[in-house]
Amino acid sequence: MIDTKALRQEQREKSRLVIRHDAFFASFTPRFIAGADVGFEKSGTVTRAAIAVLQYPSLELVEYQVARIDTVLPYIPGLLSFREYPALIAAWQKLSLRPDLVMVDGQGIAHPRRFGIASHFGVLVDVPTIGVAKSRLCGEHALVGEVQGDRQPLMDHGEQIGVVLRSKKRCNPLYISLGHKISIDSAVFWVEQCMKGYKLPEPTRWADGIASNGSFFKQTTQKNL
DNA sequence: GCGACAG
DNA sequence: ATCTTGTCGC
Repeated sequence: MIDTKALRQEQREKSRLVIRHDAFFASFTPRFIAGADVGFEKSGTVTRAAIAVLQYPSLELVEYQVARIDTVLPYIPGLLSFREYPALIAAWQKLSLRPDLVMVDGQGIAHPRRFGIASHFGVLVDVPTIGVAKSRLCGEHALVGEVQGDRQPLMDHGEQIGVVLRSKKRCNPLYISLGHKISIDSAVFWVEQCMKGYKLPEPTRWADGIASNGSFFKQTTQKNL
C-alpha cells in the first residue's frame, strides 16, 4: 500500500527548501531554457520523460533527451511529483548541457502544500524552475480577460500562489507558478519571453511534442539532432 | 458528508 | 496521462 500520509508530510517538510525569489536572473539573461514533460506508455506501466533545451533568445532547439523507467506510482492528485520526478531526473542526467532555467509541465508552489512537481524537481537538482500547468489544482481566481496577455492572480487562503495567464486568444489560460529560485513576476516574464504565438511557451511545447507526439518532429522544420 | 482534484 | 481523424467554429 502507498503511504500517502508520509508522502504529504515529506512535501510539507521539503517545501521549506523552496527559494521564492530570483537567485540567478535578477541581473542577467539565461542562455539555455529547457522544457520538461512526462508521458506514459504500455498502459501506464512505463513512464517517459522528455527535456528539450532551447537557446535564448533564438529559441532554437539545441538538445533533447528522453528517459523511460518503470512507473513507480499511480496518479494521485497532490502527489503527482512522486510519480513523475524519477523519470525527469533520469532525463536530466542524460543532458550534456546545463539549462539555466527549466519550465516544468505542472504546478510549482500552486499546490496544497506548496510543493508541486516544478518545485520538487527544482529543489532536487538545484536549478531555477517554473511551473507551467494547463489546469488548476488549487486556489481561486477572477475570470481572466479574453485578450492575449490578460492575467489574474491565483490566490489561496489570502496568499498569491501563481498567475493565471491568457497566453493565446480562444485558448484556456495557463497556470503559472514559481517552482524554485525565481520570483513569480520573473516566472511570468520568462514564460512570455518564450511565447511564439502558441498556447504553450516554446520550451514546454517542444518537450510536449517530444514526450507525446511522434509526428511533432516531421511537421516541425528544425535543424540539429 | 460532499465536491474538487496538476498529469 | 491515454484511446485518435476529421471536423466545426472563429
